[in-house]
Amino acid sequence: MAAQRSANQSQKASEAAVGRLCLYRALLGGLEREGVENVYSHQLAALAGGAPSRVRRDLMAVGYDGSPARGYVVSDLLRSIGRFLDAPAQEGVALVGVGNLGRALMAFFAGRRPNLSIIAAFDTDPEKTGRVIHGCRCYSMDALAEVVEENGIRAAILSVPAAEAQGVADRLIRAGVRGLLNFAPVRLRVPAGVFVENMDMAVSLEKVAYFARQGEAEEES
Amino acid sequence: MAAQRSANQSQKASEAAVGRLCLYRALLGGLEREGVENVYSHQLAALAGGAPSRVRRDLMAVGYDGSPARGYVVSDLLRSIGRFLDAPAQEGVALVGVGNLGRALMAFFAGRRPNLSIIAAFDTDPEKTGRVIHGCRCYSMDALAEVVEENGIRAAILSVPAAEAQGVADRLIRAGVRGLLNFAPVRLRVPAGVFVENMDMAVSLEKVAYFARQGEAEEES
DNA sequence: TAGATTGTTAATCGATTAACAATC
DNA sequence: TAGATTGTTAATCGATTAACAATC
Repeated sequence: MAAQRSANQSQKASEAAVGRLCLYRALLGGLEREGVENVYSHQLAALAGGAPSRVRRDLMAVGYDGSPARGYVVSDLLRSIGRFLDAPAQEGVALVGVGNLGRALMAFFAGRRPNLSIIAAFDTDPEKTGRVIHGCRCYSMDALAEVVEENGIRAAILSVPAAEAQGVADRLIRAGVRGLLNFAPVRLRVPAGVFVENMDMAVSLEKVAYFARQGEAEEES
Repeated sequence: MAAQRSANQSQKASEAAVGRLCLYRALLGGLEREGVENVYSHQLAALAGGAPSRVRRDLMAVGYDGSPARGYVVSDLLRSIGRFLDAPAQEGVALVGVGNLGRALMAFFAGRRPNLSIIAAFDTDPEKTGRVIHGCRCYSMDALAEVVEENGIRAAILSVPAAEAQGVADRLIRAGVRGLLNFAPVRLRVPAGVFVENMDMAVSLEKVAYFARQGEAEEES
């Protein structure tokens, strides 16, 4: 999935670096559950797939220093990454499009991260509005601006058909949303300051098929 | 979503370039439906987000030459990209894990690309096996190796819980699969020659939330 | 101490973009 | 012709990695 970024933005951390920090957090969470207390850059690099020096560089960015003797203390490092990545308070996410995929996403994210969870879903279908699905209230599209503004929602998931994606994105942005996770197979046009991460499943499957064929061709040669 | 690649592979086209070609194809398909016959590199670049010279470089790779007078002929270019990206014959894809997400993916991919479609689904739940879901037969996990081998399946989608992903990946690879689209939030260990594209939705949502906050901070400053 | 790892800088690598002669 | 675009090379840019003194 490729991500779009509007011009004229100078982020402190690059998009790739933020992605890696999220991955490190997930890996460190696993280590913590296994009872591992310390970790060295080369161990984390092996798990994440990369060079130890890149891990050290990434971790420097979050402001937590390891020591040559003990490497990094897992619990402290997790806290530091959290301070860097997470909002100070709880953050609500909106989801638009309660179809098959939308409901699957609601199930996937339910209870995963209390500080970053879907707190409102929207759909045009009156059959779906008013219901509570996977612990999340489903509203009519008419309520979008109001609910987004009242809850200070800044991030949204788009699981609507391709034809509707741009219109819905425009409405979300007008209501204050500044980050979109887009599952619709279209490139959204967004103003500067709005971040779009495209989860283009069709493109990804084509890539997998292409490289699967390449891997096979190499084996035969 | 980050992708893993096993070492010692010298692909002709980089992963990013293949992703862009898939995107160009989608955009060109849209143009063709609108009745557009010719397109210039700067037009495609504007739609895809990038520089015209990169588009020209990418298109050179597929072996179709444009002309200074007419740019690229949309229909011919689509054919050339197809020849480059697609398999000569129809390709079947397997999907493992017929949960909420798995069924949503089956619905999403159903009828989208006749030459690259999910032709077999697998699940441990006996309630699901034997059924036909979105036009696709659902098999028991016991039948995995047999069905994959008989149909020459080389690409698979993993929509199983994180804990089961590695085991399922191992089985798929043993049966001949060389490309995986992985929705489970884990990094898979795969041998050289096997391509993994990770659709890490949890990581992506965290990225969106992070950059949404950054975009907002910039507006205030 | 000896050995391994750290933070950090310098070197490397690859990808992106700018530039330009050739072309229509 | 004049003007815009092409294929293609050279220059630029950024990210990754290698290296090393400092540290435990």
